[in-house]
Amino acid sequence: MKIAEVSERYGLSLDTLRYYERIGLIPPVNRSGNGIRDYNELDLRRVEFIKCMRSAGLPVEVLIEYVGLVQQGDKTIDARKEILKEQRELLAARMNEMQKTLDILDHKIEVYEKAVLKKEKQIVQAEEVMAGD
Amino acid sequence: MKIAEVSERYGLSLDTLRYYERIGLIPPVNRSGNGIRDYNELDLRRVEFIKCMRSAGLPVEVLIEYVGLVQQGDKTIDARKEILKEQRELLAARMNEMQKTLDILDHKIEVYEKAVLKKEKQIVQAEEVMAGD
DNA sequence: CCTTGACTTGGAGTTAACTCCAGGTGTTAC
DNA sequence: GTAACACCTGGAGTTAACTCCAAGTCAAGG
Repeated sequence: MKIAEVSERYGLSLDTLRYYERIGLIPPVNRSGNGIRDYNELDLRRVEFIKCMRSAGLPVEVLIEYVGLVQQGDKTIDARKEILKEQRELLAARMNEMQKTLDILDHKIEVYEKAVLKKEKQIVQAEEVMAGD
Repeated sequence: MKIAEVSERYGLSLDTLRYYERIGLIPPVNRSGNGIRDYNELDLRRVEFIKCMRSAGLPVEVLIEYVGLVQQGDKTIDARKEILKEQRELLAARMNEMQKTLDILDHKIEVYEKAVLKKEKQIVQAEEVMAGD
C-alpha cells in the first residue's frame, strides 16, 4: 500500500508518516523498486499503534525507545513492560486531571445556563412593562 | 500575597505566572507601592482556574478570549457559555481517545506480564535440567 | 555603606512535534 | 514527447507554551 492511502486511512499527513519513519518511530518501510514506500500489514499495524499512542499524548521520544526495544527482540520484554506501565500511569493521571476540569466546566456551564435563563426572563418582564400590561 | 508564594502554592513557575499576566490570561495583578505584585483572593482564584484549565490542555488562546469576555461583563455571558461548551466537548473527545489508548496499554501490559512469567518458568526449568533433577 | 536576595522588565531562547519547501525521479495520459 | 502527478530527500520553517537572561530597583541585615 502506498503512502497516500495510508495517510488517508489513518488521518496522518504524508509528511507525518515520513517524519515518523525518519526519526525511527516506525521501522523502515519496504520500498517497491523505484524507492517508493510500500506498506505491508505489519507496517500498517505499527502506524496504527503509533497513531493511537500519539493521540493520547505519549511522547514521541518514549515511543521511539519502545519501538527500538521491540526491534531488539525478546530479551527486552521486561524493559518494554516497564515503559508501558509507566506511561499507563502517567496517562491515567492526566485523565484524572482532565476529569476534574471536565466537572468544573460542567458546573460552570450549568451556572451560565441559569444566568442566561434569568436574563431572558428579565427581558420578557421588561417587554411586558413596555407593553404596559 | 507575593508571587513567590503563589508560585509555591499552585506549582506554577514565577516566569509562568508573569507570562500569563503579560499575555492577558490573568488580568493585571495589583502592585504594592514599589511595583511588586500583590495577589489578592480574586487573583488567586483566577490563577487556580487557569491552572486547572491548562492542566487539561485547553489552549491558552481560547482561555485568553474567555478571560477577555469575563472582563466585559454580563453581556458576554452567552458567548462565554458557548466557548466553555465547545471546550467541554473537545475535552470529552480527547478523554475518549485516551481511554481507548489506556485500554490498549492495559491489554499489552497484561500480555507482557504473561510473557515474562513464561520466560521465568523456562529459566526455572532450565535450572532444573542443569541440576540434573 | 555594601551586599544579599526577591522582585521588576523586555526580549531572546528552547522544546516538541510536526509541516513546508525546493529540487529531483519515475510512471501514466494524451 | 511532454505535461501532470505521485513520490522521493535533506533541510528549513512554524507553532504553542513556556523558560531563561541581562540589567535594573528596592528593602533588610551586618
